[in-house]
Amino acid sequence: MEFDQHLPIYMQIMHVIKNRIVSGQLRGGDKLPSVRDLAKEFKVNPNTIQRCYQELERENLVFTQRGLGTFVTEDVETIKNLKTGMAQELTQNYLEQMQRLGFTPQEIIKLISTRVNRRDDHD
Amino acid sequence: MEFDQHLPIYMQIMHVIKNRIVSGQLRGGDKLPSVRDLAKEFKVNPNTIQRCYQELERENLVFTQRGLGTFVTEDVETIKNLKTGMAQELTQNYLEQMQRLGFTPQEIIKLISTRVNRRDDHD
Amino acid sequence: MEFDQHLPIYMQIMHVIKNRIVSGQLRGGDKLPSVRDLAKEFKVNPNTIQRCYQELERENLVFTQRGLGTFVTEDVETIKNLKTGMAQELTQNYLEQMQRLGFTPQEIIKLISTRVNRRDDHD
Amino acid sequence: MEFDQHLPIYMQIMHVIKNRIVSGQLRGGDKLPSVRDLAKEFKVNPNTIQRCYQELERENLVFTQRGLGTFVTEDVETIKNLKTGMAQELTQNYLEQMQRLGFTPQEIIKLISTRVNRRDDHD
DNA sequence: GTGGTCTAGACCACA
DNA sequence: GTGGTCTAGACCACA
Repeated sequence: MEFDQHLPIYMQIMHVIKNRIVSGQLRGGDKLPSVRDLAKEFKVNPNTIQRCYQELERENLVFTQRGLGTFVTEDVETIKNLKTGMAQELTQNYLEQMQRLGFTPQEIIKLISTRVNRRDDHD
Repeated sequence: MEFDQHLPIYMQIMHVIKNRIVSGQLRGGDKLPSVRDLAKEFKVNPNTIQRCYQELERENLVFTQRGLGTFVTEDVETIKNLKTGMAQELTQNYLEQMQRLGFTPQEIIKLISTRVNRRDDHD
Repeated sequence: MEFDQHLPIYMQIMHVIKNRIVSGQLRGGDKLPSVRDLAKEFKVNPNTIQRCYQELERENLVFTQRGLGTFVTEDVETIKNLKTGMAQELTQNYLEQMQRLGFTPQEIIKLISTRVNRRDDHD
Repeated sequence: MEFDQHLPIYMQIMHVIKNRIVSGQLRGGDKLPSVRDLAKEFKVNPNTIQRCYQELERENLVFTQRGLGTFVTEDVETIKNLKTGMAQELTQNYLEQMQRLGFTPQEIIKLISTRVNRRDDHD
């Protein structure tokens, strides 16, 4: 068992940015905040943001233009893949944990249906 | 933004034990490992386990008998409530994260149905 | 027979603080001494005071604000309940011990009436 | 503040015996248990009982006859004084604690009357 | 051996 | 400075 498993900060920030991209807060072609600005927003060393942008670029989610900044990819397909990938990871984790609690697939789908419908009604 | 999600160790261990209870690995009346043994298993100070067991007792999930040990509650209702409570928390978190990714309730339920069914086929 | 009545220190200190609250030395909203200060006052380890404050919080007699301190509840009803609860415990113990000495209820009430009246005269 | 105020064991045992005398479990002239027997009953060193009997004799509550044992005084007056003395000590402590909680003499007598009467009804 | 309490002292987040 | 958690290690009562 490990109890200090928390992800490196740069990965946590990558995750936040991916969320913003997938949810449409950041759209294809949008400029990301400057390394310094984002470092301030997250109260984090600029190097950490730098690393974060590097990794995002490696995943083709952003690209940088010397002297201009870092931008969200305009490749719709990449973003779409990101979205489905993240959704599947979330869903897989969720299902695994529910089954570990002893819920059968049928029970899970029933439970989630009622909750989703309830949200439909109220929100 | 918060980058130190670090739940206290004693709570993480509480969570592990709750999982064991809910999943049936630990059944009503079963003896939990001794404070010292579990401390070794988790490579943690006995006081931390002590705190963990105390909190579990406060939640009526276990009871202790001086000089004998700590035991899982025999109250089926309490365990049942724990199970539904944990399931609802997992489900709520899952739904929130999915909606933050931009999935509508309909999309979520569709995605989860297909995955659950796939599991049905393969497992 | 039990000759080690030794109530845990943290409970004894809880009792002291409850007395201060009930008697009005500490009023709703008042800040309690810091964990470290009270530890010095009682010549006791800060952890012991920590435990004490935690239990008091669990009984809703105090609340803590991270980084600011621990404060007496402002809920008048809670304090009132505490007061009557403590009074009843004291009274019950007193009556039990008197009856163990062989005093009948009538004798007890007579004895206490005369003493209380004497106090009335002199104080 | 002192937190390990517990009375010496021999005094605690004196108190128990005084209770037995005052309540009539032990009557004037009755033989007390032998030092050894009482030591067993209280799981205590015989020396402790010896000390206890000595002090009780100093207070004229018991007398010893070489080779026969220790006996409760036959002086009715002494026992009566013991009884009233113990009752007054209990009562005084009770009243002090109640007043420290902020109860007025009138409130105390009212509270105790209702409790005593309730006992009258039910016991 | 079992849990319960306590000390001494560290490090943390929050303000 | 404030409370919160944790370690290392001690001693206790109960069985």
